[in-house]
Amino acid sequence: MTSAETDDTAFLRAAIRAERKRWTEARHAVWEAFLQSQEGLTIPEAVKRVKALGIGQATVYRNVRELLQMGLLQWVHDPNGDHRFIAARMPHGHPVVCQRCKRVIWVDCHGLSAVERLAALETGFTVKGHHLEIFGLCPNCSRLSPDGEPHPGKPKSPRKPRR
Amino acid sequence: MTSAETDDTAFLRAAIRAERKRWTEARHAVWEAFLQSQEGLTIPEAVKRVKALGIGQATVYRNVRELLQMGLLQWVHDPNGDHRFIAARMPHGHPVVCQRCKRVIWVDCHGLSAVERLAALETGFTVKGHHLEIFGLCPNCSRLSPDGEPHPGKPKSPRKPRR
DNA sequence: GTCGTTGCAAAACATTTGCAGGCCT
DNA sequence: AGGCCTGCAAATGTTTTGCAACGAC
Repeated sequence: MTSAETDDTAFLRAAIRAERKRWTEARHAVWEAFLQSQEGLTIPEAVKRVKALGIGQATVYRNVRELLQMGLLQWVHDPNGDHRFIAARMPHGHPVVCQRCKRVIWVDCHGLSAVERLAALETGFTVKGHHLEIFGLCPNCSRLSPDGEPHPGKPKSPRKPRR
Repeated sequence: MTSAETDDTAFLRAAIRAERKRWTEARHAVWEAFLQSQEGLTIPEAVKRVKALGIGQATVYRNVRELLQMGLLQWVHDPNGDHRFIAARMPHGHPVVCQRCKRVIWVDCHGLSAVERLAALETGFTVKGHHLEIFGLCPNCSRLSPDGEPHPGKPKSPRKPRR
């Protein structure tokens, strides 16, 4: 656990240097919180996790903003549209999110650049980037519920769109 | 303008029937507000637009939630992560968003199902769906600013992640 | 020493809820 | 008539801000 930490810590340290920002305990702790979460965190969740370390919520908000800008964090949604943030481990990877257990696996872009090129051709846009999330069931959950929810688009308990 | 409206109104009417929900003026007005916006609306923006018609904000929240569930609305982000909602005109289409003027053009899935299949193979997930947004500059804005922002990922004015 | 960063608490903003009455079907 | 929908206003929850002190460089 401690040896793996070194790696991710170095990742953060390098990004901070590149941005000429400063290394602080709080920054590190926020990053760690996201790293240690398999399924991503909403900001309030992250706040809860680091409050014990004496870190204020404003600091979490400020740091999440920066980590996003540095590309160390990426956002994902559950199908309800709820915003979660997750440590971006693979450069240019895309999250595959299990709708049941919320596990996330990263996959490469694959042929997506082809889609970009095609979109560019069709629309005349100069394509600068994209955001792709894939939803489904992880192998384990898939086994548990062969076809759990009849209507993935119409959950029983209508959830909030949250801005 | 009035003749085109018929089409979209019918779209809404059909969806409402299919869901056994009720046709109301408020529901229609909210839908219209999103239809008439090229670049999508945040909920507070939508509230502002229909307030003049005597529609309360709670109603807007409630209806956006339902339109989302019906698949009539789709969410998009600006690169900062801000949540906007936009009328989904093309079934299974994906928004191509101009980062400058915020114009949105819809494109088809293209080969994306191939990406889904590949992701399924690599991760073992049972893939149920995806969410793709493509960012770039529309032809017009592209001409205006051949390379406007040097760092699309690092805007000068750090914006809020908003949950 | 400088200035980016921080925690705190309050302000600002966004979203949900309870309820009585209205209006689709 | 029945019950989904609505507007209102208050309750809740989320995000930002101001500021003095702290700590990294």
